[in-house]
Amino acid sequence: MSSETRRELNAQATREGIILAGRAIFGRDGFETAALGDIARAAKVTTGALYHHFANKKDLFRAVAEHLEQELLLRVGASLARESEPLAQLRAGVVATLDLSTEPLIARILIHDAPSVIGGAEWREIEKRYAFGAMIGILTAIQASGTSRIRNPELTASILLGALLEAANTIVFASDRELVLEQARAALIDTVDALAG
Amino acid sequence: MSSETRRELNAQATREGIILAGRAIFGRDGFETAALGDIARAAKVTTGALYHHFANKKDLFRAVAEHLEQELLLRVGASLARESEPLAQLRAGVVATLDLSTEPLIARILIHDAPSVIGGAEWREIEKRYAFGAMIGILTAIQASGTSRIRNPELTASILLGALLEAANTIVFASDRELVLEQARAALIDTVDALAG
DNA sequence: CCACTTTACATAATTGAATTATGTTACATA
DNA sequence: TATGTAACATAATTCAATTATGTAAAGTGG
Repeated sequence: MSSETRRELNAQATREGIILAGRAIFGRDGFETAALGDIARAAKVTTGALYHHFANKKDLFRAVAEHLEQELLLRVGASLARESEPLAQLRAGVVATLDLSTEPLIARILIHDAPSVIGGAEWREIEKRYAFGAMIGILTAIQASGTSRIRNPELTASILLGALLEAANTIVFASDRELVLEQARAALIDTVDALAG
Repeated sequence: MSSETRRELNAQATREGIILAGRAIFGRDGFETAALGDIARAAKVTTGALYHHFANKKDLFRAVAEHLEQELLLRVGASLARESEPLAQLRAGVVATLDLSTEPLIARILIHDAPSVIGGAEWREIEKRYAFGAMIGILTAIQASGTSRIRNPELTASILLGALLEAANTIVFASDRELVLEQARAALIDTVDALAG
């Protein structure tokens, strides 16, 4: 596929190292507080190298966010694979995403910062290529089966995603996280059934 | 109530002028792009005056956001006043909030920027003092009537709010806004009934 | 294997907006 | 009317993002 020359391999490695370092620093400090100097130092390169690989801070953040989205898609996909019926897959996917959304790195980077840093329209397009896109796919399949009230799969997916992200946010700040998590799972399953059942 | 001296009246007026200007500039440019110099110029003061009244950019933004939240609460409250049953009030409030959330100023400042600029925990506390708090109140009333499946009013409010905010976001970027708005209203009423009915 | 070009990366300079420090003037209070 | 104080203006500072420039290792063509 790609030429795989020594130079390109090295470059790819430092690029990935910068993304990994960005993931850690952005996750710990948040986008605005995080300093590119810190990220460069953590990746053991200079800011010059960083700017060779990424146009600017936001561009690096986007790469980090996409990296996390990929990982999220894989992990949610694993929970999904156990189900065969689309509606069961949807329920499983929503619950799995809820669980992962309380992890600090995902909460901070994907939920808290990404929408405002990358911007509504562009971030939405990115999400469509990962877990959010998968959810639209499942909803479209359910719609095609003709047995549900779904009219607009993308809208339904948005509503479900918004519901679960805010639920995750509530869980994160709750004192009795386990209890609220359990309540949220139940409420989200009810919501799925109401909108797609 | 307050001494109302001439000085204090003037100061209060410029303070409000700065908030009004901030509302316009933050609404147009977004938090990070907006320049305090522009806001000061629009308010016909210098940045010195601005820093006399607000600790920093974020502090001014918080004041602007609260100003908008107050207005939102009043406008939603007006729609709500027509209903007497709590469940009907909830439906009306959710739909009214959905409609208002597609307005550019509200979408940009309250939905897009405020959560990330002010920060999850603090922003949540502020919201509780306005429309979000009112929603929790209605849900608590419904719960008290004993006829619903509500277990955790704050969690339920979060889920409903998240659902309607993402729906608003989808509407804003949709090509056929009117159609999607109508679909969203229906879907959100279904969600309300599923969670609080 | 030797000139020559690329390009990954380092180092050094610039910028621009937020913040801080320091006046200055108008109002209040005695 | 003197004098303190708070509202606001002007000037200086800072600090991280970005940009400009330098260097050396790796590829390439002859």
